[in-house]
Amino acid sequence: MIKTSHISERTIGRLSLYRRLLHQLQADEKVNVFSHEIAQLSGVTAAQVRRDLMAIGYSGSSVHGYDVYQLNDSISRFLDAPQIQNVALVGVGNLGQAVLTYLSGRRPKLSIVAAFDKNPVKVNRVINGCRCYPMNEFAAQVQQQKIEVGIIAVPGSEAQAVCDTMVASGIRGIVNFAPATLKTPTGVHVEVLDMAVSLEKAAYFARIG
Amino acid sequence: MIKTSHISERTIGRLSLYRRLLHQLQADEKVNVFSHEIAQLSGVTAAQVRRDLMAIGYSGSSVHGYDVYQLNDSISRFLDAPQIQNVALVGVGNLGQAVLTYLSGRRPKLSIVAAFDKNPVKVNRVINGCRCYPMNEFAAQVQQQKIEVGIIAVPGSEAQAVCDTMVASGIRGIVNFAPATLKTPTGVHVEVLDMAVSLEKAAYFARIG
DNA sequence: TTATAACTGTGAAAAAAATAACAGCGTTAC
DNA sequence: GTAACGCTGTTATTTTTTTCACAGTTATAA
Ligand SMILES: NC(=O)c1ccc[n+]([C@@H]2O[C@H](COP(=O)([O-])OP(=O)(O)OC[C@H]3O[C@@H](n4cnc5c(N)ncnc54)[C@H](O)[C@@H]3O)[C@@H](O)[C@H]2O)c1
Ligand SMILES: NC(=O)c1ccc[n+]([C@@H]2O[C@H](COP(=O)([O-])OP(=O)(O)OC[C@H]3O[C@@H](n4cnc5c(N)ncnc54)[C@H](O)[C@@H]3O)[C@@H](O)[C@H]2O)c1
Repeated sequence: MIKTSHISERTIGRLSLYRRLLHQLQADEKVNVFSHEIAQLSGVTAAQVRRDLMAIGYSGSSVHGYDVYQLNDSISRFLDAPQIQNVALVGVGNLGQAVLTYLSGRRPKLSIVAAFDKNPVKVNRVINGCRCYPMNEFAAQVQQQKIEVGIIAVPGSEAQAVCDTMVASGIRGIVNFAPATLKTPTGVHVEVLDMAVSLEKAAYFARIG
Repeated sequence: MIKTSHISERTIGRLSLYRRLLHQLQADEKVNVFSHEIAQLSGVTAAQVRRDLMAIGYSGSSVHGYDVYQLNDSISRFLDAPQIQNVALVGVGNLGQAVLTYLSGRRPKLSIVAAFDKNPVKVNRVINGCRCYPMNEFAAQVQQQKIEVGIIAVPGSEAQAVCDTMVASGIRGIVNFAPATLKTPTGVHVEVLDMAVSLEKAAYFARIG
């Protein structure tokens, strides 16, 4: 039986945050860091930080706190796949192109290796160093390039269909920008980035506090 | 003493989701809807839906469920300000322009009435029907146009400074796209839309399940 | 050496969120 | 008329997440 010491989604998100911050600290040549410093920089409590780090089994010292380099490394070993994970983007519109630009060459371990669109005008061009394929080549490219993660940036009305294509092609991690609730079989994870909802929340709390 | 029957952030987010879905149902001329239908469409449980609706004090009927129009209306009265809430966007780059296009004319109650950038090339032009101002006019425009919500789409290194400007100008609801944890005084709400974190989470769960 | 100090790791407690459970209620079927 | 049905509103329960609190640890200083 595999010991799946379950780590919550929340914790994964925070670990990603901590890592980004540690990267910055490393650039600043900081060698050690305390839980309360990480907490301060990431907007959580020190206890939360310690608990999250406990989850990945990294131990610090009571005097020097955590070694920035080692902690960074530990989180990376935990979060990242041993090899590169390839990503596909579907929907090369306004947002899709911004995302392509943004991610282009930024993360070594997670790179968008193929874009897809149903619009023939966009297809078979290279945009920000990324080739744009027609949708009917989706499954083949996913298999060929071992793509594991999908980003959906098509209109809401098309999102479920695109999602289904992704799932059918074996993708099990999806980032969804479209204003649509996707239905997926268990085992497929969807990260929701819903701007409309976020804006409404911000507006609500701007009023209510 | 004001009876602030506290409604959780989570619930606010779901209400926004339900409303979007009800809007669609209305377009489909559906008159009534049951909690389990809303649940199904929004990916939560029926009990959760009923609990959320309880929070805003809307009651349905045990036979016909909820009246689509009325529920929509109830949620809107709860979520929306009585009058329009104006929004400012800071950072008219790739993402900022996509956001401008996306929101342009889409929501009557929440419209971006001003964009800001520090790049002189972008300033004093109209982009998607929205005027782009230089940053030094920020406070004045916020006051003049009664802007209550801000969207941050500048590089991470600039985000805190922009945030501080927003807070100083009286903005109390912020949507942040930058990969930075913002520090704000209590009473200011920040909605985080962190693509880097979401992508890493999706990649992690694509592997781990 | 021994006290002091500041931190970590973690069990225990608290808080928050989600789920389950069910009484009550119109409607329909008979 | 009344029994059965399928839903809501809400209370109770469970689960998840966060925070608290403190024993244990290691450097430092007296
Ligand atoms: N633009 C933004 O800033 C923004 C912000 C938040 C959310 N969104 C959401 O992101 C999505 C994309 O927004 P956008 O502004 O880039 O829209 P867009 O219209 O500019 O681009 C959509 C692209 O998807 C392509 N497409 C449509 N259906 C497709 C399909 N079935 N298969 C493959 N490609 C398809 C279109 O050809 C087009 O290139 C939308 O769901 C939108 O609601 C956008
Ligand atoms: N492009 C994307 O798809 C994407 C996705 C996720 C997150 N982000 C984040 O969103 C932010 C914007 O991304 P982008 O791709 O649009 O970048 P960009 O470089 O294209 O645009 C940034 C804009 O902000 C302006 N700017 C910089 N500093 C400023 C300041 N202090 N005040 C006012 N304006 C300022 C610049 O002049 C530029 O126009 C970044 O933080 C990025 O990490 C972008």
